[in-house]
Amino acid sequence: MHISTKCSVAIHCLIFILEYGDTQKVTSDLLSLSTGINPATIRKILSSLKKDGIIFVKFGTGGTTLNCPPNEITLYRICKAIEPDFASKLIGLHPFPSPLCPIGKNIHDVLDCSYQKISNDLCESLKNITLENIISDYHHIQHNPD
Amino acid sequence: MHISTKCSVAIHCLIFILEYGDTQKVTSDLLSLSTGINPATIRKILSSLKKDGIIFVKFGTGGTTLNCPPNEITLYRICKAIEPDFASKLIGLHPFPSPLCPIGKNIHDVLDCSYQKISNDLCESLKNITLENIISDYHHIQHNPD
DNA sequence: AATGGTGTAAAATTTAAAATTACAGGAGGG
DNA sequence: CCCTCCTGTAATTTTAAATTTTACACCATT
Repeated sequence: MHISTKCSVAIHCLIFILEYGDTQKVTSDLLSLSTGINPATIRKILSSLKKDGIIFVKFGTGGTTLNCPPNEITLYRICKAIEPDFASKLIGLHPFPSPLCPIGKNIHDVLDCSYQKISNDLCESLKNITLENIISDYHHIQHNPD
Repeated sequence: MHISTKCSVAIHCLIFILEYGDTQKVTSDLLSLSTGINPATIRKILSSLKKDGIIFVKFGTGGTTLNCPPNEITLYRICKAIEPDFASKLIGLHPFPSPLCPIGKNIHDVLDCSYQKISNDLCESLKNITLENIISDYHHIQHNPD
């Protein structure tokens, strides 16, 4: 039904890891301070990214590092990791159309035809943007404040 | 932050109007029965479509008709009519990143770069689908049940 | 064994969406 | 001309979803 803020938080975390991972131990508390998001939520997000192989989280002692090059991490991959069926929930369906009406009976199938296409297009669009692109935007903005 | 179910309801209504508008007076109560959505909500949706010139609603006596050919009614137009800034709310932003962190301070601008592109792509995708296409899907499904 | 982490689940809170209720006002038929 | 059926719209309540909070078991390193 929508792409949650968790996706934005995930990107924020990934930038942080990339920028500061070398010099600091990146913990959920630290990321919580930077993002303004609860540490428990951060850990849940990191856990999803970890399962997908995007990052590596050191258990016990703590600390997080990237697990693959930024140009292989697409927005699609991030969204998918955070919310596996985000694409099919893009547009909400009304839950109880009347089965007695020819249109109500078929509306979900009809909408699926179009929503499927839109969902595919969106996925392609998300695949075109990588963490590398985003990092480059970040550096650009950071050095050209206005 | 997401495309609401109202968009799906709007499409449902438009199909209904196109299919039954000639033979019946299409009122908000009738659409409510078919969609399973409250008449007041239906009226709000129809009101938005009307403002955009997509349909014509007869005040007083009631009844709704299309106001332009189905091939000119794109999904983009419908979404825009229902929720003017749907495109910029596609992906949620975390509201309170720390202004003390270089990343937190810039994250919204950074994300906007990418989200803008995705938003544009989505709009293009939505412009590619018209009510005519959807009606054709409906007829196809209706005559080939499975 | 003490410290500072992660992983994760349950409960509470917050927020957003939708339904409900209510009513003023118009058009047309009897 | 008034009665009925309808629209437009605002205020309130309800419901549902997302997020936070709390809590605690478990792990690695010092």
